[in-house]
Amino acid sequence: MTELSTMKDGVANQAEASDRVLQILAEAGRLFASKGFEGTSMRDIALACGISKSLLYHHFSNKDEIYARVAVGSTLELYLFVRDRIPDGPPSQKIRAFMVATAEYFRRYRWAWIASTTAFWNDPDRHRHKERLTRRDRFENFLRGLIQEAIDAGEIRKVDVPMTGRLILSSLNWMHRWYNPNKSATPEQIADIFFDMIFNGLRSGQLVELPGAEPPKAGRRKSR
Amino acid sequence: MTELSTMKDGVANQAEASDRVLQILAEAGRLFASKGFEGTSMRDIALACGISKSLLYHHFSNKDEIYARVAVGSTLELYLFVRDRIPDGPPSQKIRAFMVATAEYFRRYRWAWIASTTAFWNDPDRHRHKERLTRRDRFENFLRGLIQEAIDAGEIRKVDVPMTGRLILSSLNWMHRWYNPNKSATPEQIADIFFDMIFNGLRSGQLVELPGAEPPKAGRRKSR
DNA sequence: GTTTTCACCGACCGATCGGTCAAGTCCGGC
DNA sequence: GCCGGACTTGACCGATCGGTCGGTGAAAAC
Repeated sequence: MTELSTMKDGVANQAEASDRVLQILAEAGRLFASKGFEGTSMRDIALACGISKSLLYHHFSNKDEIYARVAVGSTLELYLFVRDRIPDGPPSQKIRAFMVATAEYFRRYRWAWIASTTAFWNDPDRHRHKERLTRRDRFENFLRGLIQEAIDAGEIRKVDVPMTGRLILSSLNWMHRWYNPNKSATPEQIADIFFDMIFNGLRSGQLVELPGAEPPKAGRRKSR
Repeated sequence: MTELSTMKDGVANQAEASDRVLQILAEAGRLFASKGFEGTSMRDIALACGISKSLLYHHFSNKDEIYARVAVGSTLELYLFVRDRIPDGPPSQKIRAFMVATAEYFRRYRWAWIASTTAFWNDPDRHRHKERLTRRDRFENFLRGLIQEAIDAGEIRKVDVPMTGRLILSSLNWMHRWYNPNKSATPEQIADIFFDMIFNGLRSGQLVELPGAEPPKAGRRKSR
């Protein structure tokens, strides 16, 4: 039972699914993440689950559907997941919360996340590809809104908003390529460090308030 | 001829190769980049080149060798390429030059770069995988050296060096997922913007020198 | 003029791919 | 006792995979 609940942890939003389906989604996610969609055969998935290949087709109509269930679980609700974790307060703190929440999502649904961001960055399925872009844009626009908010409040300087969003998302999205769950910090802690670096900058020196600008209370300046 | 020289641009360090080999490497790079290694068949490559599949095996011993030639051309010399473009001067400017040079490399060998970073992040070929990690480490350690230099010179504050390196590389490595060569800035310009954001920070306010620290002349503070 | 070399091709191979299907097992309700 | 439905299987399918093989035609070497 502990094993099943562990597996459940890796699969997002599959509440109504049976244990077997959850097991398939978990194993498929791991395989898609490490070997890619094309590099993973239905036989691989069946073998990893200790079941026959036919059984996969009893629970899913085809390989694409397995991938879709894995990927949908990891990206469909990312926006909602993050949005609900943004507290009231200074805009810069909202940006930090955005980064930490995204990192938490990554930690919780790591394999599904990797599977969905690695495979199919040019999806041959046009409808699915378009839907993916829509979700990505909604997520990215949400972040841009927070950045604009912080600029309007005078907490951050007048930077290029889309480019700033890309920098922040890059720091989070690339994490799966080097993150090692057995070492170092949690994804949330890493996101926090990155926020500090990006917000306060690397440059040595001491910040003084600009006349007319609101005093930025947010963000910590810590040495490591 | 112009067509051949254009193709040559996308393939690094294949000086001694024939035009046909260069064409195969260029087309294979594009295909590997957009569909992945497993998702690209030898028939796909042959079709894209307008030749028979047999001819691929006349010029290369197998599929792996084509991939290796594509990937090696893109990563083997990255370290040397970047190292030779680091000027003498303030350490922070070296970091900036590092970022701009990496971006230039990305622009010049875009498809090969994407192919080599997308496919095989868990390479089944153990020797090749180890070699790749070695090259990556050498590149990353080079950057860490520059960061440490900047800290010792008092140009940047006492941040966590490996984590700072990861932030910088993340901003560059994720670029291929959103960069559009037809729009906006060049990769070098983007790298320059990212350096400004990371070095100076997003936070509004004015920097004053810390007593005892060398005055950081490097890095520009610009609004966009 | 003959032979060697080399870029190139169509036909073919065994293995594996995603996917199907008829048949069996298990199990609670009657 | 048995019946219906959920779960599970091994045998099998056509298509495609990476890779091989014998051969062609033209230019280079002799």
